[in-house]
Amino acid sequence: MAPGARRGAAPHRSGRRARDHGVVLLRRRGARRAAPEEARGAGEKVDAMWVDLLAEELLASSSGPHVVNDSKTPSGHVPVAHLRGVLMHDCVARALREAGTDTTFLYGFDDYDPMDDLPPALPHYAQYMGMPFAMIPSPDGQAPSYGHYYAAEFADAFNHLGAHPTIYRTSDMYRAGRFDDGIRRALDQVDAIRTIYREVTHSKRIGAQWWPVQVLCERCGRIGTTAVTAWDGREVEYYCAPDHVAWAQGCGYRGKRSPFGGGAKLLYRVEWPAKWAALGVTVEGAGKDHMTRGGTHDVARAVSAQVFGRPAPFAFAYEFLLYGGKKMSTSKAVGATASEILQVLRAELARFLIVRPVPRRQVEFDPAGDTIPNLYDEYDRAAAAYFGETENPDLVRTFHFARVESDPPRCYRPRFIKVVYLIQMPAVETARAVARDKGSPLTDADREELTHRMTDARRWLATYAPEHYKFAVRDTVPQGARLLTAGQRRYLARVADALEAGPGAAVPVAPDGGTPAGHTARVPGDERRRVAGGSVSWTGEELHARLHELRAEIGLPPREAFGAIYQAFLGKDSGPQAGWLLAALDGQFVVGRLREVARDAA
RNA sequence: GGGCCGUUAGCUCAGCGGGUAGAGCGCCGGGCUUUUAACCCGGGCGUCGGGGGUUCGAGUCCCUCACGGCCCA
Repeated sequence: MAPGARRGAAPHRSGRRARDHGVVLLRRRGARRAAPEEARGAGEKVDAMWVDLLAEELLASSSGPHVVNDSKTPSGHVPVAHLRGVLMHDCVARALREAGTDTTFLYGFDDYDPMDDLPPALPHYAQYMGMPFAMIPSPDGQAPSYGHYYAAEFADAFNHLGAHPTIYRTSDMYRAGRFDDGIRRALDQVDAIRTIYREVTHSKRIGAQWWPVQVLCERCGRIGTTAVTAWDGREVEYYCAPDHVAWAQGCGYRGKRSPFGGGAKLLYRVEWPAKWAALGVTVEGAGKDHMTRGGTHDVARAVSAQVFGRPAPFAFAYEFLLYGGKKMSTSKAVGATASEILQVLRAELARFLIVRPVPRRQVEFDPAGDTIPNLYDEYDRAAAAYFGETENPDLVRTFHFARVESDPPRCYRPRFIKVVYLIQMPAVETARAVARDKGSPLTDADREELTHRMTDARRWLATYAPEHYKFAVRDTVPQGARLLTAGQRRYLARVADALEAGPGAAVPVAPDGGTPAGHTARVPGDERRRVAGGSVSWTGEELHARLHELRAEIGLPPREAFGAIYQAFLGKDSGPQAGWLLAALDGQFVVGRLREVARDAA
């Protein structure tokens, strides 16, 4: 197949279907202009990230300038799922700018929408049901409005993830008259809109009493409860009905007012295309909830073309981001909010998580299990590709768009899971161990990165880490310790003896003949710990050496010897390096525990 | 009722211009004669969900069924 077919320009070729249902879902139904049939060089590998493919197709349909838009109603804490939309638009905007195209990136908060769902945490807000979010008091009493409050919270989250669109509010647009033209057209052409609604949505409820605007009641301030009864070209007559909607009660007022300058708002499916026209939007994707056949986008597109005389912007659909895994998603009412993901993942990883998958792919993020260590590994792999340490063009682009701001500093990236182990190892200085792995001293950038990872590791251990990643010294003798062999118990008894005798008997540990990282170079004297009766102290290194000596003396294999120690203290067969572990614990406790376990033998 | 997505190695997934399957992790084995989860080396024949079809040849295109997820109504 010719390379050009990949651009969706060759309907009868086999590659078309996969293309259409791939990166640009619904592309075919949107702008229909066929992309030019540009042949690529023969043999050129077409291996691109979704952002590049999307931007390429977009630029083929229009070279710009472009206005990228996305929006959300600030009805409360914004679920984390909506970050995907923001970040996808951000990636597209970035790609356009990098291609040299004049690009504006907008994000709108639809705060002229009425509150139609009572926030569970704010039962006393029942009085505001039906009013625009822009006119409802902020829950914190500080922000200008309820809408402002939650918009700011969400904007803060996506700003942290590197998306910095120009923010606007529909309440400002309505009041400034920027929807006046759209409102006038919608009212004048109400018949055409009714027809579109009936044909596209197959709704039978659209009759002659149906109007595409909601009027702001002059008496009670509600906008979700009113019904238009007439339009004379200048003013609308309306009725604030007590029973128009189930979720709010109108005050019963009948009035007549101008729908302009904030006097009325367009219904969502008409407001959307009106917004496209008012802002000159050329690119706007949407979640699949809007992109379903006969859904919001279909109506908006038809209205845009037939009523506003304007083709719909370049559209793309994306799947959802599910947070918390399948089990938790059933109770979607309590899904995580956008700001919460930043409490689980640092911005770089959160953005990487969201930006990496192709739009059509549903993403389930369950922070439990190995998810976070795996995510870190994949992030590191992408970083390695990006910095030229490995070869993988696709990952290079993925990392490129996953960058929160500009290039992160080049630095050593210790594996996350190893950092998790290191910070749990008492008496081992993590930075030193990491430097040893790196093979050279840590740079400032290395240290900064390590600090991030240590913070994440501690957070992970405290929250989502599975038990088997944790080292926890048991308060009482673990069950497994009762199954130790006589040889293992004898070994533990000798370890206790040695601890009480002190490190004096310990032989020098540094092996002859230059191991690259000499022991003496990384064991400072200040790591000594008080052990057994408080008269003497061991370093982890010394104790570890002694443990091996003792093990060798009685001919016990390492597996059995160390296994005994881990069972005695951790209840597991394995653990951190035993010498450091024991050296970090209280000496009397250690000796006591060793004796207790050893005694069970006899 | 309609729509979208998914079903490939134990896990998470890549592979989708068709030509007899890959990565990371895990796991197993070995080495490092101071470790079992450090570090190094080695190890992947899995009915590519089932069934049809197109093709010389199909995870890879078409049809269909099943299961899972999500969305709309």
